[in-house]
Amino acid sequence: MDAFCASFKPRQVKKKEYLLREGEVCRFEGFVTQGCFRIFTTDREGLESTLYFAVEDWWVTDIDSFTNHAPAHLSIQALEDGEVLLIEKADKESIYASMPKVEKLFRIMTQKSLVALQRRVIRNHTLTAEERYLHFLGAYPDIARRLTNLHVASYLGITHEFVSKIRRKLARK
Amino acid sequence: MDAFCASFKPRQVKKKEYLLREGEVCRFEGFVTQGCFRIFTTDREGLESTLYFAVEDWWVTDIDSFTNHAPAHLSIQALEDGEVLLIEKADKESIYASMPKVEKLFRIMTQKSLVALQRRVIRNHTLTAEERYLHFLGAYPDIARRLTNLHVASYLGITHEFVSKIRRKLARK
DNA sequence: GGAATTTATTGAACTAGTTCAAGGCAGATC
DNA sequence: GATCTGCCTTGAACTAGTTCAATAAATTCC
Repeated sequence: MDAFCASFKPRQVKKKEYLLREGEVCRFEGFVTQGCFRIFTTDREGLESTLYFAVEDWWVTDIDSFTNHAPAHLSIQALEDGEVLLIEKADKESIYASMPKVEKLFRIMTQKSLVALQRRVIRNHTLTAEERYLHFLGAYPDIARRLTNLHVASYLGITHEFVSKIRRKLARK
Repeated sequence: MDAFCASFKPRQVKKKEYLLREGEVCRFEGFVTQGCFRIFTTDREGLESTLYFAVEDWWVTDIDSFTNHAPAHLSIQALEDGEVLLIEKADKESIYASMPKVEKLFRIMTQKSLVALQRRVIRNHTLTAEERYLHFLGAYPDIARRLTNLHVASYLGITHEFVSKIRRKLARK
């Protein structure tokens, strides 16, 4: 356990600072101890689409880039001042080799992320924007409070103007 | 390797047969050796939404239900006569325990599924229905050929009428 | 503390995709 | 060979969500 923890190096980040930019190779996997991050992509028209937000106790990385040394499709930006614990690929590999339980742990974590994402795909297909907005507030009230409408909109896949209209409608009830 | 393979039991399935129905506990993980399957959910209004299709060499399961013995959110149905190799949870656990390389293999497979699903979420946010339709045809031409418009529509999250309109538009070009 | 920038709200005009209903075609079934 | 069932197509009317533009409110910055 000590050996495992010793592989992580803390890094302080300022609001708006990028941990990773699209196109770079992602050389770390990060555990958030403080702050709030957005993990997103930018398409050719410059439109941003948020994959997820990470707050305390969440992980941040572009797994594909990290495991395959490929240019990242994702960017990771701090929305607040914060701190992450970073582990490098070589260290992670050697931990996997010496501690199979850690590999099991990460397999299970990845599986949970997969299930969560499967449900999100289904929600995107079956729910209206308003229902998805309410689901997001219900599922992550603590995160939602820390975000602007702009970020919520790019997570839900709608415009921020429409988020505004949804809020007005809900407020009138 | 032999021990690993011996844990899988073949099962023949007829077209339209269900391997799993929403609400049941999923007691297997299946490897498709022949045929084509749809993995989908049904919402309260009876609208079906397809999570993915599995053909030869793909896996079928409701991971969440399988790993946690929880009622499945997903149904799995054969779209053609086919065959799957099924493994049960106890056998899989004992393989994980005795063969760490298999656990690594499944971790990597799960990671790849996660990356694929992340990209799908992004595509759903940034592409139009027509662009998603074309992407699907380009990415899985062999699968697309075996499906009805109805199934493609429920994968893309649009109506089958609209798939029809997209096709007409593309044909006129 | 005020200027500058970013974010939120609102409305009017628009469009991508839906809904409903009808008709045509093809393959299975007897 | 007729009938049935499921699938595909089409059109007209509709709606959820967008776009654009303008204004208000809140934060950031010096």
